[in-house]
Amino acid sequence: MVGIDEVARLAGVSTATVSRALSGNGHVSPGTRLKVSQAALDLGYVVSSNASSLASGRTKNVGAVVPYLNRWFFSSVIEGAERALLRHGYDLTLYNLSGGGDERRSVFEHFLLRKRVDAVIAISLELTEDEVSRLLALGKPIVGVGGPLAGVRTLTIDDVAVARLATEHLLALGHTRIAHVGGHKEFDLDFHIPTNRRIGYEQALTGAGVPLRPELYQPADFTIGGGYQAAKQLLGAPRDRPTAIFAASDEMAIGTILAARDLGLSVPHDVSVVGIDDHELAEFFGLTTVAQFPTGQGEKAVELLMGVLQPEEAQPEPVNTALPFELVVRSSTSRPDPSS
Amino acid sequence: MVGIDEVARLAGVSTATVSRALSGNGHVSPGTRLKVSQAALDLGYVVSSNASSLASGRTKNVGAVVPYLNRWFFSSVIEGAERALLRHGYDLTLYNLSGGGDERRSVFEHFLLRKRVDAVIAISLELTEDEVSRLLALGKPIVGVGGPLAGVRTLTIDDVAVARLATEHLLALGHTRIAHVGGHKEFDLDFHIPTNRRIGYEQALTGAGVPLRPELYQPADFTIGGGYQAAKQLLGAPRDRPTAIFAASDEMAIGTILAARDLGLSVPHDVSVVGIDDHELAEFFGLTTVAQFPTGQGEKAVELLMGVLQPEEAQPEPVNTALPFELVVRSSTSRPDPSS
DNA sequence: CTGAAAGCGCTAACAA
DNA sequence: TTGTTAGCGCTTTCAG
Repeated sequence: MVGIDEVARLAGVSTATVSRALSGNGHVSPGTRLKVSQAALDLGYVVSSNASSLASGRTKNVGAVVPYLNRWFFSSVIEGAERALLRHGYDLTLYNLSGGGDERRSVFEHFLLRKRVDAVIAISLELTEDEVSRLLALGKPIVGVGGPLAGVRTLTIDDVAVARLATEHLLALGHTRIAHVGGHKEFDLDFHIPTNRRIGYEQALTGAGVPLRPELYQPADFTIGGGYQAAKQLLGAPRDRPTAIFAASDEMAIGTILAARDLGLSVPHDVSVVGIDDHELAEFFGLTTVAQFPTGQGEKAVELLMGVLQPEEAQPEPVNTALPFELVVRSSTSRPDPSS
Repeated sequence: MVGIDEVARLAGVSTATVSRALSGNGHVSPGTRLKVSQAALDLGYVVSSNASSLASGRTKNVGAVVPYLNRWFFSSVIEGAERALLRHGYDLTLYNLSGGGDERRSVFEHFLLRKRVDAVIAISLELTEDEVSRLLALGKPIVGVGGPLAGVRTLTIDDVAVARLATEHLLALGHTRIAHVGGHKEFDLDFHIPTNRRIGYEQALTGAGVPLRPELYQPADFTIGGGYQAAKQLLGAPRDRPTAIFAASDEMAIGTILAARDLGLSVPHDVSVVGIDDHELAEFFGLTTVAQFPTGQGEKAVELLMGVLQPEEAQPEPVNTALPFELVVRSSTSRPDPSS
């Protein structure tokens, strides 16, 4: 293992100069810098991140905490974050909480506190006040993705506005019997996403003077299978079948499309379907949806963090940044069939 | 930040004893151990992993390198590995190569060599000899998942046997016009998975005395959309339509089911479909498949690594471990319709 | 079984 | 701009 002193010897300078030349901290003359980098290259020298971290207090590593890894949204955010971190010369250490409550405690108690990370990205995770304050007390900045977090810089989409947009798209096409496949209460724990999306749906209807009808609401579990079941309930109604369904996620919307097909209904002729996400499968199913951009969210989270970790220019970022979203119209929505 | 010396003072012992008591390396009397752990608990002490790594040479961190994160198989393997590592007190640092060739070099040149990881798990990645030998020269064990790797301990499923099993299931049901949706050549680069699965398919047919027919083969890209296209080609044939399709992945099999439906064919009555993976969507679609167990693969990779990193008892593991697989019969396969 | 002390490899004052 | 040097917080011989 070639160390910094070998490089120093080969370049004919001191180890301090090597450190400065390679890290970019402190002034080094261009000539020396060149000599040093050449020597480092020749020897295949790579800094020991441990020694560096110990001496400097910076680890060049951030921890990303997710509730699940195995779902499109989370893995996309991580993918975006990882790519952005790599560009900045940072590593990403992954903490997946899907194992259960005990794992969560262990992650916070031991892993994140081991001085191994400079910062934490919490994805769709409602950290407790205790968790937040302990991290902040250690001087580790936190960025939350997917929901507002007290005392933490966060990135969120405006779920109410997103749902309103989706619903208004259906209203604008002329639908009035618009059903909603939402999320079960248990998915409301972190950030009330199902509730907010339902509120947006209701706002849109009310704004258009369309009365709310409780029988046009069905909760599900954010999966294709769950959406399928919920949609069957909705579409199986013997009378006043909805002409359009707004699902709170693309996976549930896809389940809805499949349910419609199985009932012999054609999409969008008999029923229009709109989702939220722009999931990787949305295009295949021709699903109209409101896109959010998870890899972009991951990247943005990293940029926020870098602003704090490398405060070259003080950027007083707002506490909660609203993320972009966009209606993507495909073939699952159309005007309602006038004969129905 | 409370350090080891504070703990030592509170417990009335030396820092060396604290280190020994907390790490379990070296003998400490039960009484002392108790005093020390209590003191550590009281003070909320957590070791600095950097200082520890620097002094000991062990990082308690492993790097996992994946070509994509955003796909069911990879994220499942990672999830399994992460959980297993957590149990052993290790962290997982993620390196995602989906960005392109340049990223790959940068990961190997800088990140993995920074002395930040004790070992590497390479998932479905054909490392070059140079990459392997550099890692090994640094004393970092490697475990490969998903394909054999020269000089590396690997975990693989026997793709030929898996494909044979799937095909034999169809043969046993009485099918003879069995088509295969395989993988494009470009997916053959890492480990020849498409080729091996095709070989298994052909072995099964040949073994049953069924002649191979080139028109019953269609390559695709391992996605639902790709499987859909390929299956349409196969099922749209005006005569001698296959009565069964074996797809080299569940996603392609699901595409096949959807294609059949769109052509007005019923599964399994008109056409049986079998895949490989036991993807999370397989159950919803009633897909018969050969399950591989990616989270188990991740866990197993970790166990192998721990055997090398903590060689309590020398376990001469074989170089390439075959992984379990299992036929899961659902509702997408049945006997062929005698009238067809 | 426990303590003293020498580093692990690098960074950051401080001087020059 | 560069060199000298004192740690960063822990582990691990080596003694006792």
